[in-house]
Amino acid sequence: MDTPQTYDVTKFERPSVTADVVIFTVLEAQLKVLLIKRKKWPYQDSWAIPGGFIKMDESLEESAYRELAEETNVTREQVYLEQLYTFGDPGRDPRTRVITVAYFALVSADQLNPQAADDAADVGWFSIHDLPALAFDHPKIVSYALTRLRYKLEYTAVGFQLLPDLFTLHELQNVYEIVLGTSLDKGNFRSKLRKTKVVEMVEGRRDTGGRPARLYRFRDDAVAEIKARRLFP
Amino acid sequence: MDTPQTYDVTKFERPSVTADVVIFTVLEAQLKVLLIKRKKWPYQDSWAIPGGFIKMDESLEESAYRELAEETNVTREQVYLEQLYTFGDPGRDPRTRVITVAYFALVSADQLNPQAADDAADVGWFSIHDLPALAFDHPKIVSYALTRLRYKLEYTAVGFQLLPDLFTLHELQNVYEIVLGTSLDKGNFRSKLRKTKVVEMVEGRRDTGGRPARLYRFRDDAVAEIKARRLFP
DNA sequence: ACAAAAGTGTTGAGAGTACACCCATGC
DNA sequence: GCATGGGTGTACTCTCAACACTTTTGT
Repeated sequence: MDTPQTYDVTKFERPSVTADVVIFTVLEAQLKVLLIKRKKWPYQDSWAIPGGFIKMDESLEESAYRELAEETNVTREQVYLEQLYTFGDPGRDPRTRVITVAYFALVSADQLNPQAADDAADVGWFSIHDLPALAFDHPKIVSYALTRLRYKLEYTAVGFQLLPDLFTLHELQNVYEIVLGTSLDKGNFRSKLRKTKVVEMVEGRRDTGGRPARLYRFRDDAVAEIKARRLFP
Repeated sequence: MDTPQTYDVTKFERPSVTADVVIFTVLEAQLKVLLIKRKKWPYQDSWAIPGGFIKMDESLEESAYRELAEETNVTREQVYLEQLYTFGDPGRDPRTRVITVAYFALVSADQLNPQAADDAADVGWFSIHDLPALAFDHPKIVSYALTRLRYKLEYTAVGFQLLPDLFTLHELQNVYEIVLGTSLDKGNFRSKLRKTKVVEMVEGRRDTGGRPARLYRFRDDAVAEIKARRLFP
């Protein structure tokens, strides 16, 4: 991590380091991102993803959880959080050299308080297809997060983090279709789900206008990851 | 990246930031990592992966390339470099708070100068199966890099970066077997290679003790990534 | 001729995909 | 009954994986 030579670690000029979080949820049949409005220069009145400076005694992940909690009041158990990428080009912040460790998070819409955080006007959920102009290099960060989310959805079981504890299979399929932006075959979706044994049926049904739907729950002991198909055998 | 509130960006205490690089190559039929011996406290005389402080006017990637060049004198065109993960737990360095942006690199053994860098005694290639005690949290970083390398090898074409420009299919299969730690079926390996069209035959043969082997080259225009198998259809 | 390594083909099992069909409820 | 959405099954295609076989060189 540092050179083995005789450098004094204190004599180097140090950059600022922040943790930024791209927070996703599915709301109103759309994949949405949480944005906050900046009040100061630079990029005053632009929208930005939440973030803040890393404290000297907290880990990067703790820092990201703290940012997450400040804007959404969700706890660690209610959220999926994963380090995304570290962005640090000189000049990405006009004030000084700022390196940001970006995270992405998945929260279920039912866990969000209707009145999130402080001033509701300055915090909002935006559809991924209709984003406002974003501050700094945040467009790149959001775009990267979306790519990673779609990718992860295809070979792991993180999609359940976007749903309440109990859900119907149709709701689950909807989440997948919304995030991936494709339509899926009902029969195949369900048969594969049965084979992988990642969900279990629970008591109770949900009224939907036709035949009532069974409720399901994610199985914690489920194998949540599938072996990737190999390019070479 | 920063909070939109009224913080003065200059008033926060700043951590040190370094770039560390896990450099892989295949040498003597083994997957090896480049390590350097530390000369100073802390972890004096321990082995460590190369790294150094980020300069205020260079990007993270430039910093990683610089570290790479200092130890191996390979150029950007001769190497595959990818950001791995950012490690920043408080206490990972006893001197001060140091956050490291870790990269991993793949170089072909034929591109390495026999006499690498300065003192040969303090730089060495170590088999992944026989590593010495490492400084800081470098065991975790190397282990993470290895996982990522194996994973990438299965669904992208980065494996070619560990071979010379021209190679036989047997040599290619060997690299895959060494890195993945498994044995592969010759017939299936070749038929899949034919289908994906990532390599092309070139003139010339190589003597090997039996029937001479055809030489191949990686096709730059090849589709280097395969679609992941979906957990849900 | 035989050993050694290169290189190709075959075959059965299982996954992926498209689609048709039946079931339970409200009106 | 019939509209609506829930839920299952089938049949075809393609990939995966194991294995047998042929070809070309040196000695």
